[in-house]
Amino acid sequence: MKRKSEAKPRGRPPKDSADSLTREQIVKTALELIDEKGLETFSLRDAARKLNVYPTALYWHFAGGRNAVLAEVATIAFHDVAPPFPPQEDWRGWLRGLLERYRQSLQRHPNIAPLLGAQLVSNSGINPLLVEQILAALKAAGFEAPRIVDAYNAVVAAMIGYVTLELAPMPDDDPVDWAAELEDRVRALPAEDYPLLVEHLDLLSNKAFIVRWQSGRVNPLTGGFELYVDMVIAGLEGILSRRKDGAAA
Amino acid sequence: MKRKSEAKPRGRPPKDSADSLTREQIVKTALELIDEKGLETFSLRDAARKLNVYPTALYWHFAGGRNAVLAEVATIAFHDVAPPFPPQEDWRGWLRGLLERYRQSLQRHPNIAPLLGAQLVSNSGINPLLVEQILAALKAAGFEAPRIVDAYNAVVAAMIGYVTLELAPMPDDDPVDWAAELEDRVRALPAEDYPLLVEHLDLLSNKAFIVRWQSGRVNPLTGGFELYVDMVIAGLEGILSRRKDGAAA
DNA sequence: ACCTGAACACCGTTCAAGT
DNA sequence: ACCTGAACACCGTTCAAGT
Repeated sequence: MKRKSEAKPRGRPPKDSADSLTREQIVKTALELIDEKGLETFSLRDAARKLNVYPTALYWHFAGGRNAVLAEVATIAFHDVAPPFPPQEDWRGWLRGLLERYRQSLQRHPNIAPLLGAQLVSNSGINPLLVEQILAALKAAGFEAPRIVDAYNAVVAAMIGYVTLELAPMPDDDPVDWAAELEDRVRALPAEDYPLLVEHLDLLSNKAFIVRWQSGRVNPLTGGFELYVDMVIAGLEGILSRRKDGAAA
Repeated sequence: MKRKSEAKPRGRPPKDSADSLTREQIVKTALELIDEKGLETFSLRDAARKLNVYPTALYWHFAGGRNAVLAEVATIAFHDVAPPFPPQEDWRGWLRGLLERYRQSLQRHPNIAPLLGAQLVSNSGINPLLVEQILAALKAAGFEAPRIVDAYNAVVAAMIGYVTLELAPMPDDDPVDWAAELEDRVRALPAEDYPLLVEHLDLLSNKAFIVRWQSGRVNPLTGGFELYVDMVIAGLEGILSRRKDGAAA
């Protein structure tokens, strides 16, 4: 069946065994390529090569072109984030689980993080059930009619925010030189001007935002994430209890 | 002074009056182009055209190419974020001010948000003074040696997270159709499956993450941001007081 | 319906050559 | 030192044509 007539990837792509291209195949190989090489490097033409079709063939299945494919790719990453049950027992535990699951899902496909955190296209792919569940959790927590929307926005931003930053990709051209140069600059900071920074340099180096030269993909910032989750939940509790006490905002 | 000899942008770029190209000029026009047309659309060749030089001329000033230019562009946005004074009076007020100033700075250059929130290149541009100040604030709040790093990471993620998501750009090809389609899908959601979502639909529509079809650039989500800031500060307070009370973590 | 094939208008970047 | 100029190896997308 497979008539592989000399690997000549630049010439004409020979039709393989598979009967016909599907949307699922396209999205799948797109995600594979993104996982391998990153989001910026990903191209429709690469995907087409891998699928043994002409680039223009993809436009029949995705009239929206590249962005349409990426929107569907974003959907995949959200498959397992959708929380299992309505939060009847404890909104705190449910919320903590949500943030942790989101991070775990993105850790499986870290190169997709910029898509969800910094592009509106991803919205199209997100399950509305997630919205519903978060609203339910916040209602259970005690938020009401107009303010629950603000709380919702705060929670969604919290869910996506840390992970987006943590998994931000390094520059794709010369990551090695870039890392070395940045590290040198940090190590050369004078203690007079930056006393705390220099004092905690070993704790901070490559383990703290801004003062790091590796992506969270290879170098996760887990301690910070755990405190962050505690902070979010304790923060919502604080806001709610202040309301109950009747303290003016 | 300005000898504008017929706008002929595609042909040979005539040398203008200015003596010689500088790094500052390049970064400035790069930021202008990004402000106008967005980050994805920005190209070195466009910048070169606007500067009346050949694209390759930019490589003499920025050997790192496009990424090097973007790193410097990111620096600009951080000029006014550096907080004015060491936090001696109240770490709460200082932190609130920091988050607000960060948002305001980015609102002036919203198209740069993905750069700071979802790309490590931006690190190179950030003032280490910012790191020092945040550490000082957290120390004043009561955080100590190893844990202060976690708190630092949580705070930086909080500072950048909301704004990155809020200012995420829409798809650049067909924003109108995309928005219309998304809105229709949201309005068609069945109330049986999404009771809370449908109940609060008017409050949520285009005013909440995921359920929106405009970028925060034209449609800011301010209420959510304010609650978010309260949440962050109350959360840190909660974590600190728990420590003092001696409750096991 | 589903894909080929050619073509258009772009990119970033390298390298040599000019002055 | 600073820039031109040509060239390389790519892109996404449109549009006609095949089957």
